[in-house]
Order: sequence, then C-alpha cells, then structure tokens
Amino acid sequence: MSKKSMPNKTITSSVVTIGRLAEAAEVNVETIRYYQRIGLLPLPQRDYGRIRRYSVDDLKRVRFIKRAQALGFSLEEVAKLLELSDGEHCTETRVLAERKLAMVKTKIDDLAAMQKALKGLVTQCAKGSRGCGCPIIDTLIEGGL
Amino acid sequence: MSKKSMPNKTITSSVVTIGRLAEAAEVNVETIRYYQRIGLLPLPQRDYGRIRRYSVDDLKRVRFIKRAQALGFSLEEVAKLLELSDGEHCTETRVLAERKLAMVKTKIDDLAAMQKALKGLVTQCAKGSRGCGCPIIDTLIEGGL
DNA sequence: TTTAGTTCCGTAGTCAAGTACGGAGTCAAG
DNA sequence: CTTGACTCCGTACTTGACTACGGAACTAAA
Repeated sequence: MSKKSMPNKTITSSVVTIGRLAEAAEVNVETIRYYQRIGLLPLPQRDYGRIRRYSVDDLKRVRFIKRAQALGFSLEEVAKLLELSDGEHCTETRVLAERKLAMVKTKIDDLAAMQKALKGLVTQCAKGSRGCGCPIIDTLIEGGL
Repeated sequence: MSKKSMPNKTITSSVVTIGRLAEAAEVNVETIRYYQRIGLLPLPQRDYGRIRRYSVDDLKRVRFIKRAQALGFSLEEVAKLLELSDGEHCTETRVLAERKLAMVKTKIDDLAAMQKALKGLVTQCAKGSRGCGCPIIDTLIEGGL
C-alpha cells in the first residue's frame, strides 16, 4: 500500500473510513474533519458502529473543493458553487451561476494571456536568444497605466 | 477625489508616493510595504528627500501580483513568474516557463469544464425546469472514482 | 511657520485554511 | 480477548497573506 503513488487514487469499496477517504483525496485526515466542521462536507451517518463511513460522492466533493481552490476560489466561494449543485430556487440559482460564470470567464481570459506570454518566452529561449526575458507583467494588465 | 470609484485608477504623474500607488492598485498601503519586505516589489530609490517614489512599472507589478493571485498562484509562485520577466539563464528560465505553462493549461481546462457546467445550469434554470440542480462536482473530476 | 496630512519603520494582531496533539473509544486480526 | 492501528473530539498551534498601530520624521499648503 503505497502512500503517495500513482495519480488518482481510487476507492474500491464504496463505503470507507475517514483515513481511506483522505488518502484517496490526497488530503490530511484533519482537512476532512475541518471541512465537516465548517459545513463544506456533510457528516455521514454511522451505519456500522460508532465510526463514520464515507462514499464515493464524498470523495468527489473533496476533490472538487481542492481543484476549485487551485483555481483561486475561496472555500466560501466553493460552498456557493456546491450549493448550485443541489439547488432549488431556480431564479436565485441562476443569478448566482451567472455571476460565477463571469468570474470564470475573467479567469480564463487572464490565464490565456499568461499562457501566451509564457509560450512566447519558451520560444525565445529555445531560439537561444540572449537575455531571454519577456514582459509577463504586461499580460495581465487591461489598460490604464 | 473618490476613493473607490471608476474601474482602473490611473497614475497621472509617473512618480508617486506609496499612498497614491496603493490607491491606484486598489490595495492597502501596508500591502505595498509587505510586498517590499518579502522582496516581491523592489524598494525604489528616494530621489526627492527621504520619501520613496514609485513608477508606473511598480503599479503594473502590483496589479500583476493581484491578478495572478486571483488565479490561484501563491505569492511564491508569483515571484517565480516575475523572475521569468527579467530572466537571464535561458535554459533554466525555459524549464520553469514550461512548468508554469503546464500549470496554466490545467487551470484553463478546469475552468473551461466549470464554465460548461455553469452554462448548462443557467440554461436549465432559464427553461424553468423545476429542481434545477446540476452536477457541478463532476466537472472537475478526471476519472478514478 | 505652523500644521494637517502623509510616510517611515518596527512590531504586533487578524483571518482563512489548515495541522497537530492527546486521551478515550472502537475495530479487526491473530 | 488482547493488541495495534485507526477513529473521535476538542482544543491549540502554524502558515501565508495581509492589516493595524504608534511614534518620529517629513512635506505641502495656508
């Protein structure tokens, strides 16, 4: 049982303990408990004895949280995104979704600009031109000195 | 002089004090000082008297930092990105740039997936279909239950 | 020349997001 | 039925990224 190995750990049994969930999601056990405390993760029923059992859905949820975070969303924002999933209240949900969409679009545009700059840099460096700097800074500026 | 107003404050004079720089970049004065302390922002010479003067380049730099942060880069990563700008050491720079490029690509893909999910949600909601939830969570999962 | 409004600098406090700890309870294998 | 690994829970500590504070120095306008 390797601790940190092949990309993407899988849960074979669909009902596991916190330890195996954490391992599969590649986070600390305490992180799971933390997410429960702040309400980001539901505390599952304890079907078998005193110890809680987690499902594949829980794993998906944790992974989603982690990746959304890597995209610059705070846990509070992630919570909002997750709310959309199980949303009633259509109108409300829609407004929120549209707001998030705008946010996402900006991020994509910014990253695309950054990508372009980095690509340019790599090309320059490949050519072996000396002093291969590039004005990366300019990539994320939308006017207004 | 409105404190928080029109998008994108401009620096008219190209040589300003820390207060005006902070205002233009829409950050706290202390944030500027913090960035200087950790070496993210160069401390400018004090040409006129004891007080430091900042240029448009400094403003650009702060704005870049803020936007890169919003894209999920830590200040340490931002520092690396900025190093690329004034980079000598072509080979090294290139390796780093390529690594960052991969990172950026992943982010863009993730965001694109999220965008798609959100769009789907908005459409569903617009149709007024009841119980308009969507599996946003699934958007950021690349296989491996 | 006064003086209100900065700026400077060091140090300390805050907030989000974890991480660690310790003792008691639980479970599964031997 | 013991034993070693794991879980539970509360509380406390840590880290990254600011944010606030306070007193001395500076600067520009009246």
